Amino acid sequence: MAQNNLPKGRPLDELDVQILQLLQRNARLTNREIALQLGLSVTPTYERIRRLERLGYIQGYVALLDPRRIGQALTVMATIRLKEHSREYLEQFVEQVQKLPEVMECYYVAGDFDYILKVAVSDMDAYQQFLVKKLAGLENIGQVQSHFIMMDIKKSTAYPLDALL
Amino acid sequence: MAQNNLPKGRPLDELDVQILQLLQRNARLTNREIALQLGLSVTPTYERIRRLERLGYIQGYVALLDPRRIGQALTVMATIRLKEHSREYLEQFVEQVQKLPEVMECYYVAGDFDYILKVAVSDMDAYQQFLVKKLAGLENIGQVQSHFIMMDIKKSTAYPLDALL
DNA sequence: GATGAAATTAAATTAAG
DNA sequence: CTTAATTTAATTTCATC
Repeated sequence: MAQNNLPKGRPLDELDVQILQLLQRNARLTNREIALQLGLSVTPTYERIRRLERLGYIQGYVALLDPRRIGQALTVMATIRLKEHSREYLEQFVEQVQKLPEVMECYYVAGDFDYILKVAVSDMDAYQQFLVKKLAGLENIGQVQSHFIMMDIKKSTAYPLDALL
Repeated sequence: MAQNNLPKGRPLDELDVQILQLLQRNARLTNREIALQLGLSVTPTYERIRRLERLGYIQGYVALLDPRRIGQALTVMATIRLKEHSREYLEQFVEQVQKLPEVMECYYVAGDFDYILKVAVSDMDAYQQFLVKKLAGLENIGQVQSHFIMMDIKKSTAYPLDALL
């Protein structure tokens, strides 16, 4: 009998983690290439990947674009404080911010402000428009602080999985 | 002469932008599926995608993982102020921070602090360790403020390309 | 020159042992 | 798990507009 069949609730084994590490960096590796690196054959590799997808470890596959090439050269981290923190206001804010295409990420955080937004726009002018016409237009917005990104020091979508090995 | 061959410096045409939008959301669409949505046949679709890759519009393809499933349930946005801003110190900080696997993103920003880091760890204890043993150990660190993410309101790797259409 | 149909090659997926 | 068969997609070729 096999002892490498991964039951639903169990932690991942080393081969699974290796697969995740590889696919986090390059999702276009073929099953054959991945199998080679794992020292497995193609079929078990293929089945492990499908299981990782099915169980939700892998949420999806995306293409990453170069923001400068597509005219989204300016990224801004905006911190927001709301005026009031009633449930109703919080839900309203969430709903509205999800609709704004310029907002790529939005996190509700603990600390001296309520939300952190990552906003992608073409230039300072577009950000100004975003701020005045969209963000400031939302109800219940208190202070907004804008932090313009001057340089990307590190930018990765890959989680560190070393701890799992 | 052709006017749909995309020279290096020229802006993208509408079909290119549509391709980028589709692949930003789902990189596993087949050429056939993309072609169908564009109203093209497979060959020109295929060639456009390869050109977008070659010219650097598409930087790569990655799998996105569910952080909770892989035991990276805690994400922290840390803002950092350095003590000194000499060229030497800045370069040293950059070099060291790039080596830390917990740091998924690091931006040099304008404003009342110098860097924003996105740090992924398993739990509060691991963050504590990271802070004390790694971040605080770097030379030249001034104040660090940690903002613990309570909820992901929106989280996307897709840039808004509506402006290009 | 770009296009789409068809041929080829390679990969994904399934089936059998 | 492995190997082999099958299906599907990627890639190339080519005749055509």
